[in-house]
Amino acid sequence: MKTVKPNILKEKSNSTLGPYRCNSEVKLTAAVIRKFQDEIYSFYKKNGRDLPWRMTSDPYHILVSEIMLQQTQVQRVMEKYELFIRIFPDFYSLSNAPLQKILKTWQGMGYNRRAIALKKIAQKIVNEFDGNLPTSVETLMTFPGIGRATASAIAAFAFQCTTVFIETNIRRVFIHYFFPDTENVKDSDILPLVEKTVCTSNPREWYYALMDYGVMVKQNYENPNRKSAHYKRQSPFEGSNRQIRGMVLKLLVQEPNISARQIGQKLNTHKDKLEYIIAQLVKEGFIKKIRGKFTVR
DNA sequence: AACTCGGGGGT
DNA sequence: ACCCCAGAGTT
Repeated sequence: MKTVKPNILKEKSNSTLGPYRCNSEVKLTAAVIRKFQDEIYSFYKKNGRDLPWRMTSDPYHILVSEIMLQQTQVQRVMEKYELFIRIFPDFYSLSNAPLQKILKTWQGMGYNRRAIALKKIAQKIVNEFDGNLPTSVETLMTFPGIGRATASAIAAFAFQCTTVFIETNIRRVFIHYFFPDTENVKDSDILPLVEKTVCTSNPREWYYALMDYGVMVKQNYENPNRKSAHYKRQSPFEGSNRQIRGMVLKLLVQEPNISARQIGQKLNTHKDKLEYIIAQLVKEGFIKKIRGKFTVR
């Protein structure tokens, strides 16, 4: 039987372990699991982050934070989270808020369709769930903008459900710890390990700890996620379509009733590309065209 | 499976 | 310049 020796902090991966090429080769003994958990938890006790959305058990607050945190660094979410829940304190107020106001509050977060998703979620909660966020992962995944990872995180953080999921911090921890010398690690290789090591007595704290450990790994090692089979580098943002798209939306959030020509003049962008972007924004529900002019609604 | 979607700060 | 961020939805 193979045993797993963890990497010690600040120590390079040890080749005596040998790579775990195949999922079935990874045998987690009770001792290995306990040692892994101890490592994660002891780090967490000393270095755990006191984040605003960890100070609450309000499902609405936790939902807002999880949507915001999708592909968005903690530091930037910190700036917007408190403002957002102050302006939109609950599902009801968010469901009734004009999209323009929501997008204005969202400005700077990026991935603006998340703001639309949040409003749709709030409306669905009010209209179909009597104002209460459902607790099961499967039901949560039926909401727009909530996939497997976000649904699982919400269930764990808001309701203490023992969920099993992978996001970028978790992926980094498991590759770093259990696949130190393996390339092309698939999430399907990692997921069973997540399941076997999850602390069922307090999944909320466990995943907090796991994610904080992942941040530490990012700071002290070459990003292990580059060894993920899913790793893909992003295309440049400067000069990209979505940079223009972001500028168009920002402009329309600030002032309503602008024609395509006016937008083109202000942003100095080519007509055909601009029309495509505007058409997409209309299609996705950001803006509406009224008598030749566009307005966020 | 491969794209697209934001914007910013770190290095 | 390059990196990548508590991913999801569409093609």
